[in-house]
Amino acid sequence: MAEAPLPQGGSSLLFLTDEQLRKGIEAMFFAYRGFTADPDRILEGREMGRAHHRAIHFIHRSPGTTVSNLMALLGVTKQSLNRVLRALIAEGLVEVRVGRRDRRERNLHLTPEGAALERELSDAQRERMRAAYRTAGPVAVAGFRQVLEAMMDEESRRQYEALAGRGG
Amino acid sequence: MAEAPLPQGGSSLLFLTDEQLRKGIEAMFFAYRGFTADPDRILEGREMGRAHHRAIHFIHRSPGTTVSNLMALLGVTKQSLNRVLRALIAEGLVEVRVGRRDRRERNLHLTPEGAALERELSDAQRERMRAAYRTAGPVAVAGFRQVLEAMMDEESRRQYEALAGRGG
DNA sequence: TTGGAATGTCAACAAGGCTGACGTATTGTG
DNA sequence: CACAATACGTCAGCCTTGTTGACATTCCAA
Repeated sequence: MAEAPLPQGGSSLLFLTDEQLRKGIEAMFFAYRGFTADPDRILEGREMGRAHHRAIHFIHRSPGTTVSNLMALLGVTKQSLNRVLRALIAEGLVEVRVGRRDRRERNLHLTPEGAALERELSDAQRERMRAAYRTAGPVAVAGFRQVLEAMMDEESRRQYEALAGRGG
Repeated sequence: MAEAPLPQGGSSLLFLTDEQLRKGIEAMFFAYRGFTADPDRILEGREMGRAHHRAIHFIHRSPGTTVSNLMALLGVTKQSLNRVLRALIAEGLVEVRVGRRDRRERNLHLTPEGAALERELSDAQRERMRAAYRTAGPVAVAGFRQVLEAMMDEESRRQYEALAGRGG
């Protein structure tokens, strides 16, 4: 592997030591726990879990999305996704419409009840995010996003960017 | 809460918009998938999963730790942890010693085989982390860590800092 | 010494992943 | 038109990893 020329005689590479990397790994672990804590708590009482939250989030983000699209986004099988969707439909949170152009497809939408739950969940998660962002400041936030994006798989990054392009 | 004086008349608060927060949430989701992908792949063949990885990581980090300590660190019940430990012990990856002062306690250590697996797992995870860090650069990395730390629960932050204080 | 608290083990169950197989519409193609 | 491919749903069965309940052991303090 060819190394890029080092600024300041290489001392700036201290942030790549195993020790620093290990800290980053542990920070991801503990932070992700906090990241999911609030929605988990909200869904606990409703006989639903993280899987339902993810489905709701992406249906909200991409109204009218199809089952296979959602499948790819969540990285789960259709059988697994189907179980979750069946529950959401039974609870009246998600509505299914037969595709207009291709009637094999099923377009997924949140019902008003589903949208209300989505708002409750994302409000909670955004509130924690906002607090963290405010504490860390804009420069830190930019770095946060850069590192996360560099950590994604190719496939995930494409999906992430496709979503990001849509809403902002 | 008292706000620090804003540079540039408050326009810097644009990084706290719902849109920016949502991007951060989605970045966490996709990045965490990448974060766990490599160890998951390695463990796949060995009839083990993410739970085993986490246990191995923290036993490596805190040799001689007890079951209840590990329990608190991982945020799971002792019964859940016990199943994982039983498998690791059966595979000869973890060694259990009865506590010297308190014989109710079990002190956990990695065997040489366990340490070898730990190295394989953490090498893979560190490699991805290193690539991400290198791409993003030291300033971004500092921000990344700041935001993650601010996102943790109180309890998690204490645990994270206790670990960090030990090794670095 | 005895009862409560702490520590850890075993058993059984649930959520939510997975694969495989199959049925049914619907679409597109030779 | 016939037929293959696509999109989706479902059933059955398995695995991992969480949960609670019940219980054994050990320590400590009244």
